Amino acid sequence: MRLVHQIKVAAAEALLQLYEQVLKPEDILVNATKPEFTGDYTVVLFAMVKSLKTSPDALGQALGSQLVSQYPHLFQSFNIIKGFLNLEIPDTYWQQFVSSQYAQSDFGIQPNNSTRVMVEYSSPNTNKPLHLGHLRNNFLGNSLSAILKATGNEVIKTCIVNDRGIHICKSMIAWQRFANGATPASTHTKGDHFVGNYYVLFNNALQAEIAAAIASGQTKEQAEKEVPIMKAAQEMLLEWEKGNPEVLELWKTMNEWVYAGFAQTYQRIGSEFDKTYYESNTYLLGKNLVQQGLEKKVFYQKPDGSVWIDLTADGLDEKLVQRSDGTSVYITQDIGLAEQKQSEFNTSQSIYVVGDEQNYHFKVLKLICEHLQLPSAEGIYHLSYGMVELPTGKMKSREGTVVDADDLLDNMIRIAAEKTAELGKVNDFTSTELQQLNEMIGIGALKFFLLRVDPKKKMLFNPEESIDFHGFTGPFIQYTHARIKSILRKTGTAAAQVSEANAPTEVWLPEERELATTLETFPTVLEEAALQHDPSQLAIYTYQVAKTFNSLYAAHSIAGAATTQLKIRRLQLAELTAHVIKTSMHLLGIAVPERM
RNA sequence: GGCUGCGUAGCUCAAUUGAAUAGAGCAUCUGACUACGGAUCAGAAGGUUUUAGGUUUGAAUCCUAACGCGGUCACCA
Repeated sequence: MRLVHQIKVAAAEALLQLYEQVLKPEDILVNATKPEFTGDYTVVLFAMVKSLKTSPDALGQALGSQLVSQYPHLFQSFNIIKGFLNLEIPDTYWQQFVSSQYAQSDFGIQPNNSTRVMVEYSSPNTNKPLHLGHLRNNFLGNSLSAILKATGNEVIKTCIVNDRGIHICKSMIAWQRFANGATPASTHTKGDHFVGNYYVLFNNALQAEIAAAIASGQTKEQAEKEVPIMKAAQEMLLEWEKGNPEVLELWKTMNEWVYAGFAQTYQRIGSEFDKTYYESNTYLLGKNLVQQGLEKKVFYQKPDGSVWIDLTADGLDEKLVQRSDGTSVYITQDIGLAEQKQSEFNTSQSIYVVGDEQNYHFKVLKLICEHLQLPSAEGIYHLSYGMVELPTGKMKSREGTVVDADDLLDNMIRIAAEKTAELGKVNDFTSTELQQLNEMIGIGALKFFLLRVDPKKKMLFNPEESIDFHGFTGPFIQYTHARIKSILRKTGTAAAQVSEANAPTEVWLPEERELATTLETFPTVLEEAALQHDPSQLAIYTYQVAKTFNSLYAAHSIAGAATTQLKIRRLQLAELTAHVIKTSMHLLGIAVPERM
């Protein structure tokens, strides 16, 4: 049982004995003691004073003495400052914790509890390469999946590829007109970039035609719709829907190019999926649900044949679910897909990692599923994350202000390589090992940078300043891990030491206690990260662990500890630290090196 | 305009969901290996938490209003 919880339970029992008041352990507020005070954990007394009809000071005295006398294995002393009861955990507790956990490879990881959850993330369009925003999405989705798995869930990772629609037709038209038969292979271009280039060419040509049309007297609205190249794209979409074999062939070819490009990027950032859905297969889903909705009178039909749902009672608007021409819209497809996923995998939760610009959409999606009383309704959870913004504002692909994912990754790895070469600590590495190390560091830095921020919040990326490798960063943590491993290589592990019989037990130093306290909370932090769907909590925690270890390391020698007993204790602490760092970083999708 | 989110050190982010003197990193300044890896450590400086009211023993956090910045309100996805 976790220490904080033990403290709460003990406090609740003590209060029952003292005041005959029943308090639930989870209602007792217990914090880590601030470093400027003596103690490890603190009970906040104010909240309980009223119901117990006593003063904070009297309550603190009574509770403190009761705890120390009744639970000597948990509390060795207490002090009260301004309504806060600070409790000191005995050395024996920390000794027991560290020596029992340091060799456990599954510390903090929970066994499978047979609940099944689905995480949908990434969800790219096939008309352009991935950018920085997709990276935040991928890192979040991937990390969240790992966290949920580590807390006992069976996780199914899915991706819905938006492989059809007018935007792909635009790339196709441009390719037909301008490519002259060029392919990714013939131009030595990564497939997704290759197709993305034609999307840009289309838009350039479109702008030129619009300008010409306006010059010859058309209104802007008219021009945007009726210009020949736009017409061509729309006609192509119709042909695609009719199943024109030539169009389908080109569509398939160009999508394959894109997938080959995506595969490379996914491979590099470690994104993989158990199930990939393609919108070309799912875009007709939901049609039968419209019929069902009409029968249940959840939907209604307007005279022009379009179908709507009235959500004004839920504080929202009326929402279209089927066009007057009988085709289905985005939300209807999503309802259909939600049902398909549910029947296919029967998950208790279905998490969508999608940007916060779609908050309204997912609110509506869940509401409609609820109104239709679909099995998928309850499990729908939108993990809404904020946009990555540039100093100039939001990224806009049409204005060319996107930060390309591949470029950014290359850049990060290049900086890591420069730094590695400069420090010269791994000159004996083969070129393959070097490459792996630099990818680990460069991509690790980027992942940590994007994951350390609360997902819900928008964040800023400044391309002018490269991402840091010092301080609150991935490489800082990787370095701490590599350094511990180095010590263990030289000194030997804790288990390899020969302990002296009957040696006097050394008192735990503040730095040792702080590290042990921090390490002990790992399972709790992991649980909380899973509960909140928030990898940033784990990122912040891991940094805290590394920092705390570094302070201990700088102040006290491990290899040169005064006694073998002390050396063993510090080695155990070091090993547990390395282990927690490795596990935790792994849950963020970041690998840690033995040397760097 | 309606709905919705945000506003914390020069910059990027925290704050255990209402608790002690609001914490980290970067940048700036000072110091530290003849002990285990200096991508490190120790320290200094930096704040009227946008503003004005309110609730509370206690507010960055809750309520009201104002100001500022996003998002969204398609028979696009």
